[in-house]
Amino acid sequence: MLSERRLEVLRAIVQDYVGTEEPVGSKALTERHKLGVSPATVRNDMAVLEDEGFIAQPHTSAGRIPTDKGYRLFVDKLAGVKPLSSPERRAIQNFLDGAVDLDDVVGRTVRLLAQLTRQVAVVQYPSLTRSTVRHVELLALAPARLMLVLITDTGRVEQRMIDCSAPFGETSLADLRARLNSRVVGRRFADVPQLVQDLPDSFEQEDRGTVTTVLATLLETLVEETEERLMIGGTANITRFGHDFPLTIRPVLEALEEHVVLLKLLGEAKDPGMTVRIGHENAHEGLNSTSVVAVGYGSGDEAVAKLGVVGPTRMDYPGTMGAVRAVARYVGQILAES
Amino acid sequence: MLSERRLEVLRAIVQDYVGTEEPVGSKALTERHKLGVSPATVRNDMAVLEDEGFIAQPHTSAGRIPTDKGYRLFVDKLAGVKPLSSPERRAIQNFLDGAVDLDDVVGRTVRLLAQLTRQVAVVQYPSLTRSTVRHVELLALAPARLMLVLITDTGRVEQRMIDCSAPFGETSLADLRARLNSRVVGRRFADVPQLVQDLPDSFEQEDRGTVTTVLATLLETLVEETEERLMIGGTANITRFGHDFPLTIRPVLEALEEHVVLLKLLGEAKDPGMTVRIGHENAHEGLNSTSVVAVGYGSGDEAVAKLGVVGPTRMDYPGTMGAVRAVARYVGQILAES
DNA sequence: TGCTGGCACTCCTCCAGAGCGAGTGCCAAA
DNA sequence: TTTGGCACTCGCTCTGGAGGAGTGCCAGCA
Repeated sequence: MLSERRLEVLRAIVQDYVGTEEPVGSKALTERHKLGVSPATVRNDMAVLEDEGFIAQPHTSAGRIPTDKGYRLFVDKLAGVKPLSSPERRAIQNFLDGAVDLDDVVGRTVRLLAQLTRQVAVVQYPSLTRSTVRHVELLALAPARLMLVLITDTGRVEQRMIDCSAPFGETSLADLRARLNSRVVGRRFADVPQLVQDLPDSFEQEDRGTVTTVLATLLETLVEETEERLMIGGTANITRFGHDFPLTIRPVLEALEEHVVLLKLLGEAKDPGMTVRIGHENAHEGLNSTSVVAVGYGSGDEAVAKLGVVGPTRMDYPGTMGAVRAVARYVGQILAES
Repeated sequence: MLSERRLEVLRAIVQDYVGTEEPVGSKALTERHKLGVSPATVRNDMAVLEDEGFIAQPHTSAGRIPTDKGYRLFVDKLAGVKPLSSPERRAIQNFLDGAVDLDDVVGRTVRLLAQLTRQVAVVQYPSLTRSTVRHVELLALAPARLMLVLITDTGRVEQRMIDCSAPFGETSLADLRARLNSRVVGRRFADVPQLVQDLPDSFEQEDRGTVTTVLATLLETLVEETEERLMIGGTANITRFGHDFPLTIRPVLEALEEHVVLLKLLGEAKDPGMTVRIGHENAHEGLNSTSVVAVGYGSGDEAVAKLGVVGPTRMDYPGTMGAVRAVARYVGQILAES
């Protein structure tokens, strides 16, 4: 086990390296931090930390930089979550309060996160599966053409065109609309399938086909659109990620374009706490030199979606975690209000 | 006026530079192109071209590279639009045909453009102002809370919450819904304001306030949401833009994040032909070292939106223009079908 | 008048070597 | 266990020289 002081040395190395972006040496450390020991002692400690794999030298006779393992220890044991200043909190609230609809909320959130952390922000739209139905609307655009509109409690709206084999009367339509709503409004998406299962049976023979089609489309919307949407912002911040350019940022940009990858990334975040994935802990290869900080957010006690940031492994973890957590909370509040 | 041969020299310089990314000298030119004259003659021509500002030397004793003015001449006079190969055309059609809804069409288009041109693609969603109303729906979510849903002929759906001061009866709601639709369905958005102007007058005194609120929200949606949406793809391709990295790409990424800037950029594209803005011709400073190729697309004879790509000034103009034009055409077809 | 070959000149790029200095590892002493 | 001392390593930077690509100019020729 590492002694108290050695942990302190590791913390100092991480902090300095995050600040300066340059390998940090023993002398500089003793000057900038009150460790109470001489450079020589620090050197010994560093040798141990290096043996254990927490820090590394880019080359002989250079300072040390933290390894992924070093950051991991730092995040787990040495660093807290830095709360935001109250002006920052107020700014967040003001900024988010101005949102007019769901798109706007997500858009503002992503910009806010990017600005606060100076990194790339990723915000997932509130998930369909975990939310509840606020309303289902059926419109006849033409005699045999319907539009299905689904409104969720989080303000999300999905629509689908439905071509029917046979014309569907206005009365039947109103009937179906009413029955559908009475069954599913306020219910969770996951429960909808079994709630509407027997609905076709209660209709006239001639309408049964159309009703079945409508229900099939509804269920399809629930399933297919569980393939979530997300929004990205602050991509310009990747220029801050490192100096060895083309090679580093290329794969990151590519990963950011693949929303599937990002969703998986966020998906790994466990609900209650915050998830931090450092460097090679990220499954996706292109993100091996980045860290991801993600957390769930929701209108109630349960998370309906995730948000987070992607940044260089040498990021300010306490600050980033603080910002991510704070933003998640406020977004949750906003969603609960609307 | 420049002689035929000098134009030919310029064309050769542009082509070689676009291919190699390196300043091209007189000797290399005569070797790679059948100009029928000696390097010395080419040197003289180059001196003239440089005097006129079409090419420049990065430093003495280096080859020449085209200036923005040189590219401009190349695009205007020397290069055509390179049509796509028929396998490419088929691939486009197949890829776009698989789209299920508007989001999907735009998403596929942007990916397609990025892949074909290996540059950053920008696609604007079909504009509200130029399209027509397919349907307006009003739902009562609560006694004094309505939802307005607007469906366009291009498949776009906009929704807005409306809080009413007084409860609004189901009968009045159905009435308003019916009257609204009978007036605006099939009409252009621009015409809606005057079409609904006198609508409140035909309602009972007690409902008049709510009707006015609803109409105001509707008009607001038309105006505010004319602030268009767009989608971007292929950002990873900016790594191809140049070698002097952080400085070049930073402002480009920033510009790409500001959708307002991009919309303005696309907005400058005139309807019928293609617009090419080269380097400093772009109003936005961050895009001074990029070129933008944009064109309108639409379901009918008129353009409902624009799409285009952003790339380095040293891009393959004929090829890019060909791809942009072809994609715009196919997207137009797809929209017309749905 | 326009094209061509020749030639001197410029100036970037690459490479090797030297000096510098930050930082280390080890050791002997406190 | 900590500390000061000291030799050593090795990347960074600067310098100078060789090489070479490319130019501009000039005189000759069609």
